[in-house]
Amino acid sequence: MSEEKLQSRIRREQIAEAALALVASQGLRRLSIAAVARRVGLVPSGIYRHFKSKDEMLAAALDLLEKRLLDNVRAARQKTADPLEQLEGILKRHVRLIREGRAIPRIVFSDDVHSGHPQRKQRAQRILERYLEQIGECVREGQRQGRIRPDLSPETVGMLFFGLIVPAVIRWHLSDGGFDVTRHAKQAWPLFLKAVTP
Amino acid sequence: MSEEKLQSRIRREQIAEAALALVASQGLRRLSIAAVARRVGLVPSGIYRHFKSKDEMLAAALDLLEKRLLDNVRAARQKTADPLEQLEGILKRHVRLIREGRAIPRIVFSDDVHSGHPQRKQRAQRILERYLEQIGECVREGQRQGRIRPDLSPETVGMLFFGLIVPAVIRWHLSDGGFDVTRHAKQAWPLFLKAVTP
DNA sequence: TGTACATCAGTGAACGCGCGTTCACTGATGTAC
DNA sequence: TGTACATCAGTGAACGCGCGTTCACTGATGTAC
Repeated sequence: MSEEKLQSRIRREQIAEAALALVASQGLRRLSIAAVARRVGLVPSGIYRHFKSKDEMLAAALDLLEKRLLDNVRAARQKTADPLEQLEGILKRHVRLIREGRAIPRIVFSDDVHSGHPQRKQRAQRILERYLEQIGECVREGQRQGRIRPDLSPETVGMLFFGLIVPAVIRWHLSDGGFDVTRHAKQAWPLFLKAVTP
Repeated sequence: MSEEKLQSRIRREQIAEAALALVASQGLRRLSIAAVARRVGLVPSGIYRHFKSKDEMLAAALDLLEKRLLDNVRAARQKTADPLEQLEGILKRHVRLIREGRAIPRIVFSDDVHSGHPQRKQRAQRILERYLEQIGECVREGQRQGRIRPDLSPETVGMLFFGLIVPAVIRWHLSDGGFDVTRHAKQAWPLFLKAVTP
């Protein structure tokens, strides 16, 4: 263990990041104070200089997760004015994230992260809702421009879009990366388009 | 604790069922030998008369899960000769299962059940693949009958179908049953049809 | 520029709880005679 | 039909491990004088 001292704010971020990475790569079950400490080069009790409890640490990790997920969506939306292209961009970015092993979405979907803890569950729910809200806005914009069928509820379309990603994440994860997410996205995207365009 | 004696085979099933129910309703984190024992009216150590370890017990629960999931699919397929109706039937049954609180699919998708244990992960993968295989057969039959676009890969269509269910399960679960799965299925199904029919 | 002091990130030993697991024992059930 | 015995599901006490958490202590860093 290095005895190097770091400023508190920097350490907090570092720890939250390490926790997030651990959950993303191994699931919440493997998330222990000891594992996080090891990852940032501290002794387990050292974590408590920066977080009151494991729970608080996890909360910080979820904050980070939300930020990354929504930044990702916002970045994709700013790249083009065409809502359909925006959605396609979001899909591509998610695929990239998955393939890089940083299966961020996996966490939000995992009933593991929130099972039991009502607050954590609510937190995950809010993240998911904000995400779907963003998708919904793309859809509404698409409807305004006449590129998406006006008779569809944006929420349903959002869920359908979500449905392009989640099953792929699951299979990718179960197959230890053997499932070809990119290929799936390429084949599923036109189907999505056919379903939602006039 | 009742001291009533039961035949070993019956107890095994009873225990596996209790374990499955517990995982389905509370997630794997809440699955403890003690909780299962309580549910079947035994003392914790009593479980060990019927299973060598917690792991073996979980394996039995997964066997049960697979059986139920596939029985469900088979039953839906036998009800009609029309492949599209078969798929719609499967969807409806899943919705019913979810709404009854017995969110079976949730388990297969949960990275929690397998995270770490390679065998368990493989087991979950096999279950999912068998499930998708069944869906794939529906699709192929539909293509033979000209009801589904012949240019689509059955696997992709299967994943799309899977994508109708999973996100709904997630939202339903995160919202503690507040999300209207039935309504979502009703609205999403025609979109699926539009995507895959000629 | 050098010294004294306060601050605080990091350490390591220790504790306690939950939980899976073991084991010697019990007592109900079914079978052999 | 009744008695002796084997079988085996169920019990409860005890153990040990992992892990979150506490706490007194250390020693590096920055500031005041």
